[in-house]
Amino acid sequence: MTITIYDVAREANVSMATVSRVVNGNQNVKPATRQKVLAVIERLDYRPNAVARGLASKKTKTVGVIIPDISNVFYAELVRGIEDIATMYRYNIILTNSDQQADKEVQLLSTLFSKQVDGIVMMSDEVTKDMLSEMERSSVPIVLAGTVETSESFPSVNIEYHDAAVDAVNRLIQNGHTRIAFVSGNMDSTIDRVYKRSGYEKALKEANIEIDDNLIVGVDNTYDDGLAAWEELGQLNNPPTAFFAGNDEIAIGLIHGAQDSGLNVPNDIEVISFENSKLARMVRPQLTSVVLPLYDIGAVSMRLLTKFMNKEKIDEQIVVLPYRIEERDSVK
Amino acid sequence: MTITIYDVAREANVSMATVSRVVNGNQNVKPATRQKVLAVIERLDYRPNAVARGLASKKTKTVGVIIPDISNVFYAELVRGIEDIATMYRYNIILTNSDQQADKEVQLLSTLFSKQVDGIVMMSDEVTKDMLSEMERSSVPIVLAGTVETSESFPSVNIEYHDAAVDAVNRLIQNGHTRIAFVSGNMDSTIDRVYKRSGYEKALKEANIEIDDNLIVGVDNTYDDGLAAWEELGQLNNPPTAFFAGNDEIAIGLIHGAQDSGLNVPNDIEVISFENSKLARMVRPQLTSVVLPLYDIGAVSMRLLTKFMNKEKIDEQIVVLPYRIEERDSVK
DNA sequence: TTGAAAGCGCTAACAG
DNA sequence: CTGTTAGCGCTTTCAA
Repeated sequence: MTITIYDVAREANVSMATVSRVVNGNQNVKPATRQKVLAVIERLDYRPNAVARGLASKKTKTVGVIIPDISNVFYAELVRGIEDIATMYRYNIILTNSDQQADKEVQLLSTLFSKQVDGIVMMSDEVTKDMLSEMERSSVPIVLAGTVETSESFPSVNIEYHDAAVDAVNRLIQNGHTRIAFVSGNMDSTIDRVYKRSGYEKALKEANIEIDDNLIVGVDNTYDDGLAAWEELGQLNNPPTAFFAGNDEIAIGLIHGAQDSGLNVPNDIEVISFENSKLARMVRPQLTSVVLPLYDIGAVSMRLLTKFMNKEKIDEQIVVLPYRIEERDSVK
Repeated sequence: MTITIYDVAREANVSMATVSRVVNGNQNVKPATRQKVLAVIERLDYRPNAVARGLASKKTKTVGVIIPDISNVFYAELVRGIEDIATMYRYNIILTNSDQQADKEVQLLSTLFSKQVDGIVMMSDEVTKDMLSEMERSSVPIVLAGTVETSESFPSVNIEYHDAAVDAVNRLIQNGHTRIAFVSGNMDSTIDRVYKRSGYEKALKEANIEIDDNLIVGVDNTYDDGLAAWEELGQLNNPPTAFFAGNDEIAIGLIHGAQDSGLNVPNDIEVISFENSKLARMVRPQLTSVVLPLYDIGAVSMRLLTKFMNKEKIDEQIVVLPYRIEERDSVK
């Protein structure tokens, strides 16, 4: 039924080893035989079976990707970066969604290992002990994309979240605000809970602004959470006049909450975000935001992974990409 | 180094067939031996090699997914639907982006076949002859998700795009508009070029409104294209007062274009969209839109694919899902 | 430059 | 209920 390397060998009067050589571009084949084999391959419409190849060579040319949720633009952008570089190096991608559940992440690692992926790119809010031990159970290279693991025992690609948060909040302080809220995403995220928050607090301290825990809200990462955070913070006796939002959806929720209350952004309220997805330009006012280069983080992670898979020399396994603030209209 | 089924068999004093049976949950194993084998598996930390299994069984438990671009919410939502059902049936997904290029789609089909996927879910703007012949080269089941192929020779999951377009345009007509523009996405898309357009024209004809080709614009699918379409149509001597947009990004571009010109939506201009992504609620005014159930289309497609892969009986291989219009604030 | 042969790790009859 | 034995389709020494 399915035609195999063996059929080609027979038809071309060569051994299967020779067919294998031409299929794999091995130079040790006489041009004439190569032509002959190629002709038969064409005629028989032969296609190598990648599974058999994977079993024999112990390389599958596929990498696993674990992210929280592909339907979120945030992660989708990252995956596109990964995929583009993967394609460039002739890898395919097995995509999996963890929904941020640690047990699911452990299980996904396990099934990816069993599928014999050559490497894994993973993004996770928090790398737990269980995950770490699962990750160490295999010698398959893993790179962490946009995720912080404090022991730094795995390669990773990130930006300086703390510094970026300091800059963002300073941008608000320099406009005279003293009541600045931090509407974080999920506080289960190491980046939000530790790095962005510490940046927020540092900026305030340096400006001698007292930290008010009422102004720190950890919700989830959606538009509705931004809306809800606005409701909550608006109730305060002394409500905030500026917001440092954990991501674009939250920022947009905050802005619409303010606008729906009849306030003007940026005249009455200022908002700075942390993401700069496509959404940032798709609102009025457009978002001023820290640029989190998700696509690049994905691309660089995948590139780094290829180096591990090819056993190339690695200069630095902890890579830190630059960030900047894109000035638009939600901050004066 | 890596531990195999053979190691387990030896340690447990059984044959590898028995180990295989317990690993695969075959009932024909005495409970006592099962326990014994399980214990050894645990002790040795054995994990089945899915590649070897795939070669032997000719089933890889992975399906291929071909979409235009994962970084577009539109497709990302679809993929999430596919992935959820795939996970439910213990399949993994190889995700590939075609960027709408026919040659790339052909090539992706080919590499997916060589990786021995058990099935494929594909979304494409237009199914070309080349693609069709590539699709027929293999007996691997393929289902088309949210894509129309006129000969209906492949299973597919869609909605009635034509009817939906009629309803959408009627919604505008019933508000008294006679200058209604159709800002389509890419006219390379069969759905846009044929179905939505014919729906648009039918609605106008039935209302005795003359079709003005100047009001039909086929751009691309992005926010910026919506903005650009506004510029173009605004130049007209007799500009449109209502818009039927091909998708949410275009609709939002149109709305912002109008607003930036000092117009009010929906009082001066009305806009109806065709998608209803998360974005629809994330603008002011919120979008009135035909609901294109992308997640469901993905989920149903994958479910249908499992039926083919399991050789279950298929009632109807052309499935048509219901649609509705979500009334919000961009239409009065 | 080419071929022979031994696996890769597992499933699936088949026999007992 | 369990074991034996062929493969699955390819890569990869090793010889020639």
